[in-house]
Amino acid sequence: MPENAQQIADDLQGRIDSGEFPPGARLPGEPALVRQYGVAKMTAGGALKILVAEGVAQARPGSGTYVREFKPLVRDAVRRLSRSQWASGASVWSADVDDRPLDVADVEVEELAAPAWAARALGLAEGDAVVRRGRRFVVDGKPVQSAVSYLPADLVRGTRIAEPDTGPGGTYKRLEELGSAPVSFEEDVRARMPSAAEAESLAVPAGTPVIEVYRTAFTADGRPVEVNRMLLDAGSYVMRYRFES
Amino acid sequence: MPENAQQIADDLQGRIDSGEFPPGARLPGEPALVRQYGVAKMTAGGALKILVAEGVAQARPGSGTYVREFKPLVRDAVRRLSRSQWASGASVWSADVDDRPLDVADVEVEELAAPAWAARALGLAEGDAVVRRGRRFVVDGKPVQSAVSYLPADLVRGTRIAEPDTGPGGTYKRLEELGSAPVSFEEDVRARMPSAAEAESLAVPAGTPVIEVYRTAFTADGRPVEVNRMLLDAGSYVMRYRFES
DNA sequence: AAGTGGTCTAGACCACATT
DNA sequence: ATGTGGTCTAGACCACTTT
Repeated sequence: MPENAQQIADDLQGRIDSGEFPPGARLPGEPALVRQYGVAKMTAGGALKILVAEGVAQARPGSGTYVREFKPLVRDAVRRLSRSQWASGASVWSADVDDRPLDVADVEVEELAAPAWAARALGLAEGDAVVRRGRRFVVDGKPVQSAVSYLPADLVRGTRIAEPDTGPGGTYKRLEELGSAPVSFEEDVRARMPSAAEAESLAVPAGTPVIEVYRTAFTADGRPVEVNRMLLDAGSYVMRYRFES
Repeated sequence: MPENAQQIADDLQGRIDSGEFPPGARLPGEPALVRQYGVAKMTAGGALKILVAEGVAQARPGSGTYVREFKPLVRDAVRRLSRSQWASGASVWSADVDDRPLDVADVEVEELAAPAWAARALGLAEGDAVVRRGRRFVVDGKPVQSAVSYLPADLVRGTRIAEPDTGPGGTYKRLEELGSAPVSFEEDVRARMPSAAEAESLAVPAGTPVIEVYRTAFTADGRPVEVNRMLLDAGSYVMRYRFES
């Protein structure tokens, strides 16, 4: 008989895995667990909190604690390669992976001194002038991604890249017109738990990590022209990469 | 004056950011927080627990709670492309990113019925026979990655791929000898919190997500020959991808 | 021996959702 | 009005590390 929060959480996890509580189902509440397992309310709450912290369940105050499901957006970083040669195997994800439209919001542009990591990626000295472009992406009214990119101010000052609306084709098309077309990319991907502020800005439920992507864009002669730091809700995204050899 | 666990955690976070507590430093203990902020021991402990859950700090029972640092291994998925054309920009990570050697441990091989996701990725019917190869990777005695790969049993049964030691060049060299050389790859990357069992097997501290990678390997004619599910400690790894166009 | 984090009880109050 | 999760107090015991 489970007697502490972890054991009760394990027990509930087993009942979830067995199908007793399918995705979306409401788990037994704190009073029910107090009765069933004979523990204090804080302990029962602790068991539910473990499942929430693992991303298995989501608490809805005033209503209950519910089993979560994972229906990711697939972010295909190498979208340009022809799909035909990869077509034979289906995705590992179950069929109902979404392809909902992304909306852009809150575009911010400013010129400032480069932070250390951006200077490093762009091959500049710390404090050199850069143009910073910030934006957020929204799906179904829910923010799922925020992005900040830095470009050398010497390169883009006075162009449309330094304005909120970069015009048709976006930043990369403008860079091409400047003779600095980005042709190769490097992405560094890590995952971590969000700070309280980040969790709020992405509206991620507790127990959801964020994915942090640093993408550096290079010209044909290997010059870095942009570094882009993206923060994604790991509960909403799967990152897809393809490569050869 | 901070009065609840979240506010105390925010206050401590600010003192960490200000440099008062650098990486590795010991944070004020529960009794100290009880004195300083005038709250109960459980509330003080709750504040430290918030920082631990965010991956900012790590508790060492009997000793104290310490500020964590991030020194990742870089996993370069596209190692084969020439480095020269990417060389200009340095990494966004601070200089002391590690390149320690990986050790392999606990190799397991068996033949069984394909689980649903592996069958989907390999273009098989659910329950078709596959060979499963499991292994774990250790760095400095600490497990940082576990991997399970599945291959169609019809293809590899009776070969060294179905044995623990695959011989020089490994699985991919053997596949090449079978006329099924993998030449293109697709990786799906997601992040989530580990289950209690996964946290133990990877020895990840609380507040550390795991990165789950599904890599499918294709032959030149687009036939999937292997799907590999990797589980990585997100506190130990950065994933690096490069691509063109 | 003293100090640390970890966890539990029992009771309380709150804001909120549902009925 | 009732039930829900969220959080706090005050006190207790435990296993562990450090001195």
